[in-house]
Amino acid sequence: MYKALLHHIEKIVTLEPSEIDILESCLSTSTIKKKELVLQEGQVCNSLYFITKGCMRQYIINTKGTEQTLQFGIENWWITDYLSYHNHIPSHFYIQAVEKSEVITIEKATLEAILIRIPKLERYFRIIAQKSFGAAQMRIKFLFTMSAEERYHHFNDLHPEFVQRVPQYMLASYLDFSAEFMSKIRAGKI
Amino acid sequence: MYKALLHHIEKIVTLEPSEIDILESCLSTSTIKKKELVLQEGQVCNSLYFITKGCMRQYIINTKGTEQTLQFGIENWWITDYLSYHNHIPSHFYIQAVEKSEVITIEKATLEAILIRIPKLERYFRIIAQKSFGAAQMRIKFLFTMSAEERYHHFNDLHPEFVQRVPQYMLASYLDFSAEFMSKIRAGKI
DNA sequence: CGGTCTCTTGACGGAGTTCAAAGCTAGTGG
DNA sequence: CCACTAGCTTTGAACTCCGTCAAGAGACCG
Repeated sequence: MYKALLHHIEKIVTLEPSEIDILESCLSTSTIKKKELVLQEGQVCNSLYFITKGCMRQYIINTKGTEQTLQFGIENWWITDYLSYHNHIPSHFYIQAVEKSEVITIEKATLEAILIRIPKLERYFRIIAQKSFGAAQMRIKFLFTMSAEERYHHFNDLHPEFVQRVPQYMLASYLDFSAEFMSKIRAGKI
Repeated sequence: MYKALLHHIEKIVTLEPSEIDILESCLSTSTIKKKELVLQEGQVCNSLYFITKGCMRQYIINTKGTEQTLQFGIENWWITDYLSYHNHIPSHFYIQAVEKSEVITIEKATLEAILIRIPKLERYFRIIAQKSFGAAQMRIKFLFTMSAEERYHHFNDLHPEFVQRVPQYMLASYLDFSAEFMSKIRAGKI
């Protein structure tokens, strides 16, 4: 069932029934097990992933060998490495399921074909990408202007339900501080 | 003269002569004086800016009252606040000319009209936005994984000519450390 | 249950900040 | 075209936020 994606698209562009048929005939869903990877560092990213259920994350392994989360994605979010996707270069990132998830995968060749048959979707993907870029800029702003403790409280206020969903060490790395420090913030020892 | 923009577009989509006419009739260039702002915090961002000459930057003023640069843009780059642009909300950012610059400004209403007359351009702007988002993700990666000194050398290696062009305190804030610390790195005192 | 993840706590250390003051540089007006 | 001033850069000392390490306590899954 592709309702979630169709609904997401229809908030931005209106599709004809025939276009919905074309689109649906090109899509497929898959279930990703917890901790399973859909992209690894060094691989070229050849797909876009739309999350219909669960939670995914994009992470790197830093020089100390620790995983560091750059981005989370939940229901109704797209996740991918656009730089690897567009330039056919090895990705710097891993993309992994944080919990058991369901995603709609669109491979590059399929997407190119869909975009030619339904040019309207160019608009949809343009707006998604522009908003994602805007969100990334805000993320950089928060990383720049807030202390570790402020980032934690800010994120907690904005996404209280989400904090329950992911292991604390992943959230700590996303907010760019150590798991130990997060523990101290939560205990009010700062 | 819109050659730079047309050339930039034609690297991604091919325009008919008639489409070029339409596009050109909708564009206008303007000169931005050094230090002049095209967007201020609190204002709704209603335009995209394509830089044909010079250098612009997007910055914020942090809680200590210091300017912090989030992004630079030079010739053939787009600069704007997409979040403010799409959601009609007050911007968190300033956009300013670092040096005397020339930009092609496209206002939102104009762009919407152009995109309806030349749907091909949706594709152009999609790809631009996706690549920008990818670049922002890489930026976050570098901020996460490198020390201040490594960020400086990395940037210096990648954009040696650019370092000459902007004041050091702007570059220091872009790389997320203090101007004093940058001075020490350059002097080799670290 | 047993072992492997995950979270907590405290001691110590270091990368980078802040503050203050002096030295430079470049733009501007006379 | 020079002099003056505001803005930019450098330096050093003191400080601080947060990381690292190590060890123990939970918690969750097979």
